[in-house]
Amino acid sequence: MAIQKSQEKRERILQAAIQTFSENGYSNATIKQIAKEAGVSFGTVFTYFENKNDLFQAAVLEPLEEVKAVMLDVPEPSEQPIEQIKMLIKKHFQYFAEQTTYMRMIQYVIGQPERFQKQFLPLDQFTIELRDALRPLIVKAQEKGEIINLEPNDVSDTYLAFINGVSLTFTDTVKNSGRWDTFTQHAFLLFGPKQ
Amino acid sequence: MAIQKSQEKRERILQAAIQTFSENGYSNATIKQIAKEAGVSFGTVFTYFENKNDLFQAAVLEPLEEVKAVMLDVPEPSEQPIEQIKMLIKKHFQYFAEQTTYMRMIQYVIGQPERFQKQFLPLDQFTIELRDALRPLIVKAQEKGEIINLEPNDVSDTYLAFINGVSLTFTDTVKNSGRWDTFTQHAFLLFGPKQ
DNA sequence: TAATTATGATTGATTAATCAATCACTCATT
DNA sequence: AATGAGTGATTGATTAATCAATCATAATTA
Repeated sequence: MAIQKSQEKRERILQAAIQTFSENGYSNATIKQIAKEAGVSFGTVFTYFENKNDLFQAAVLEPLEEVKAVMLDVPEPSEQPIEQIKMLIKKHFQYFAEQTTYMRMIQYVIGQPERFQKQFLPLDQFTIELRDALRPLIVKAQEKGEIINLEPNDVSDTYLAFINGVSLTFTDTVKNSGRWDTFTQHAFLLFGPKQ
Repeated sequence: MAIQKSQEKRERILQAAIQTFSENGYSNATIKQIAKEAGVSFGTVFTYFENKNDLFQAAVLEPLEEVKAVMLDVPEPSEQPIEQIKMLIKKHFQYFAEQTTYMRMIQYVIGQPERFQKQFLPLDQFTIELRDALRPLIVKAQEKGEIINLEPNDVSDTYLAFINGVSLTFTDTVKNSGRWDTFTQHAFLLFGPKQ
């Protein structure tokens, strides 16, 4: 037997791709640059990924599973749904604050849905999944009269839009670090708390 | 003297550029494509813009003046600041609903601030200007006890983030047309109304 | 005619993908 | 344990395609 393809090397290339695509977009990112960042030769990239487009596809979709796991991990409604919603928002924002590079790339794809249709569709599907995940908690809080009666799908959609907007608008500069707590509090307002 | 370079032709090229950059990003947009869309020859593009980067610069910055005019046109606080805020939000969202193509390109630039630094800085500056424009209205509503006492800068920033997020996340599909009214209502929640 | 604008072929630079040569590792054989 | 043949990963030069920018020429206008 000869040398095996190294999973660790594949992962290095993938992370380098996420970083490079995130900073430069698809067309302006070069395989040469990704290879350099990953510490492998130009040719080796093509040992692990068939072509540039496949690498991009993997860079967008593979980390999405973890994002889904975190975002869609919503607890069963308790008798304190407000507290549950607040904790959930906190968890979401904490996670996104750690994933700014990947999020950039996601926003890049969402911004060019026709061009990146193959990558966009699974991301768009996520909108529906988040609606279904959040609905019970929102309905419970509404039934208890703790938040106003907004359409749960609208709450979910605008919450997701807010997350995207915040991480698009405020993750570029260092001066925005430390504002995540504020963003968390404002995000809660989108659920329509009574005060 | 022959006729002056036609201002109308320049505008056609600029609009074609906005459309093409918005759909394809900078590197994947070609002058050939922009020329075709504008109904001029390849070479003519270079009669009106020195090079591709200048065309991009113009496509991003020239329409920004109008955007600023609309967004920063905030009335003096009256004794019904809540109503003023609601009207303002409505105006903003109505405007953005008409400018989805341009907004796409703006979000593309914001997503790659290092790469497009020259275009990004004026956009970033806009964040500050919006803060200053909104502050009096927010403070007035807070003084009247009609909204909760959030930091006005945070309200302005999260509001802008929300606009960006909504127009990023929900302007791609036809199925989202007609939701602008909903988004307007949810945007108001970010100002912290008491209910 | 003279001046300006329009055109698209040409040029040179860039880059994804290919590929032949090399290298590193495994394992069968002794 | 030592050897070496087989396998496939690694490398970077080469190829072929794309595209921005230039430029010689044509068309247009006053």
